[in-house]
Amino acid sequence: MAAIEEFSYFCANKNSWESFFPPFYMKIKKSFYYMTNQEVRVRFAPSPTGPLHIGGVRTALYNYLFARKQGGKIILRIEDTDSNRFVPGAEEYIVKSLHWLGIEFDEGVNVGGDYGPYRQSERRDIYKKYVDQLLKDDKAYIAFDTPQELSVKRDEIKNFQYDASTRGTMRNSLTLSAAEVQKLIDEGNQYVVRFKIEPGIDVHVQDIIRGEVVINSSVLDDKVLFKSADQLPTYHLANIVDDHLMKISHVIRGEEWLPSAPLHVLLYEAFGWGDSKPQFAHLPLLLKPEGNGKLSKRDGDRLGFPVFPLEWKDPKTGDISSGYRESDYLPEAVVNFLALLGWNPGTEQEIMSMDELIELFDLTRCNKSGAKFDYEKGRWFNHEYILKMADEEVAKMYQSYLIEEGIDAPWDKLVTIVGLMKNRVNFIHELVPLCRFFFVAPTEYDAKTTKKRWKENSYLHMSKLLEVLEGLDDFTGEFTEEQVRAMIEKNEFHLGQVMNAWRLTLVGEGKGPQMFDIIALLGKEETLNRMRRALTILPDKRQ
RNA sequence: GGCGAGUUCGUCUAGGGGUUAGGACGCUGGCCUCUCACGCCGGAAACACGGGUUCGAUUCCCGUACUCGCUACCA
Repeated sequence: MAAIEEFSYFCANKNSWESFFPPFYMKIKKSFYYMTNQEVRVRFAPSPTGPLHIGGVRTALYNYLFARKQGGKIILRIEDTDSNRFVPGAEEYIVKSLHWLGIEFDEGVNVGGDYGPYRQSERRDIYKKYVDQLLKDDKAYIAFDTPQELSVKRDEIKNFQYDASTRGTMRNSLTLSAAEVQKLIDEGNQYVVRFKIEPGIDVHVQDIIRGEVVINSSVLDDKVLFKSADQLPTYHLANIVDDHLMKISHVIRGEEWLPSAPLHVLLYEAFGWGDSKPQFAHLPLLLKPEGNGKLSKRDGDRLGFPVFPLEWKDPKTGDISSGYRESDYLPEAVVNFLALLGWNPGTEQEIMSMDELIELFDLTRCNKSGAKFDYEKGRWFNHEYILKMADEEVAKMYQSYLIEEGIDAPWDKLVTIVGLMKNRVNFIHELVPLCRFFFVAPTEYDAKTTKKRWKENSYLHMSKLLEVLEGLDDFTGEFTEEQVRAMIEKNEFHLGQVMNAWRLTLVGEGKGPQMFDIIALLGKEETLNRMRRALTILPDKRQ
């Protein structure tokens, strides 16, 4: 008998078996969390208070990767319960941004679905019903204290908190008679509904990323759940009701929500939904690249990189904030970069397509600590994606920049240029200045390069070279190179000296691809013109 | 102040009771080469601190420090 009790204790006590076979437990623990009878349904639930921050984008991405990996659904829900902070255009911005990044939703404000409406401002009646239920069950109460009164209270009493210890001294339905309450309401006084939190209870939150977090209910205040002024719930109520009604199985959100997770657990229990509450995963925050603190819009402005996916124009001030798209980032690169800020597949693979990310994604491999935003690495990712892209694809984007510059180039030439040059840029627009010499002859010659590469015998070299080239019809074949090399050998010229001086005449500086690639693209006429012109401008240094 | 979370190269991170602590970005030396890039081969660079537990701790525990988050009729 004693043995059986001991055994059942052993089984029930996590710590005992964890210490008994820790490695084994760790392996189990991971898959353990995903075990759920219900369909996987996650949501991304931003507030339309402005452009979607890059940290929010990452939250959306992780939700998306998790949903796809688990064969579940992802829902886009708009949490616009604060009418004061509503910003026109923000919702559209969010939808467009996520679409640009390839994050698509199965249900939501933009695509519909069976659990709508997906905009909280359109769900007033639903919330009202649940607020009333809480009131009826004595799990919540009505409070008349005005924001001004509360603020005075907070000034007077250090660490004032509206909770079990103070609610008896405030103006609410617990201290007022039913008749008085009704009278105040009838007279049109504004009120709020507060959640009646029982003190002294240890609330346990199981977090997929952080393990168990315990908070005592006494440190929680009686949160406002509903405001009579706009007949809307606050985040906490709306969030719990919607997650329940929309059958959300996993809540994946930023770490800033961790402190209120116990409150949410209590709310699920108050509604009697304790057994079907979702699993939580609180993601680490994205931090400033330098110094401390959360990444903000100002950091982007200060350090010169975007913190928003798309360009955003503030409807009030007209201020423009730059976006990744407008800064010439490829969405695949942004996704890849963001995915690795706080998560990694456990291998050394860093370049991953969306499909690979989905395949590899695992919430239990998310980090607990915040990640400083390493903008340089973002540039590198973009570079890698340019390299991965087909030349034709890059050429298309390059072409649109050229058209802006008034350069209309033959398609084949563009593709060839891209093939030659794309390995040296982080952004496609950088090809424009880098490759300008293919279209525009140099009007001046870089002083440093001239000094270094244009020597006493350069004039002679170029003259001889001109002779050879004049005798050739076409610069695209290997024959050209053979002839030039033969001439150099015959005259016992120094190959490097000839080539570098030649490059100066055609490019105007000391950079660029192989000379024979350049002349193949330039063509005979242009090549000879540039050389002849250079000979009239560059100094003849012969003694 | 209270509560919570976090802490491995400058940055993103792997790892985990015994390792030369691995990779990537950035920086840097070299090779390749007609230049510049790319590529390849190298280099510098890290377990916050103090106690425990242990034969042994960067890894486990406790404390301290620091950082972040929350502490609204914002989300």
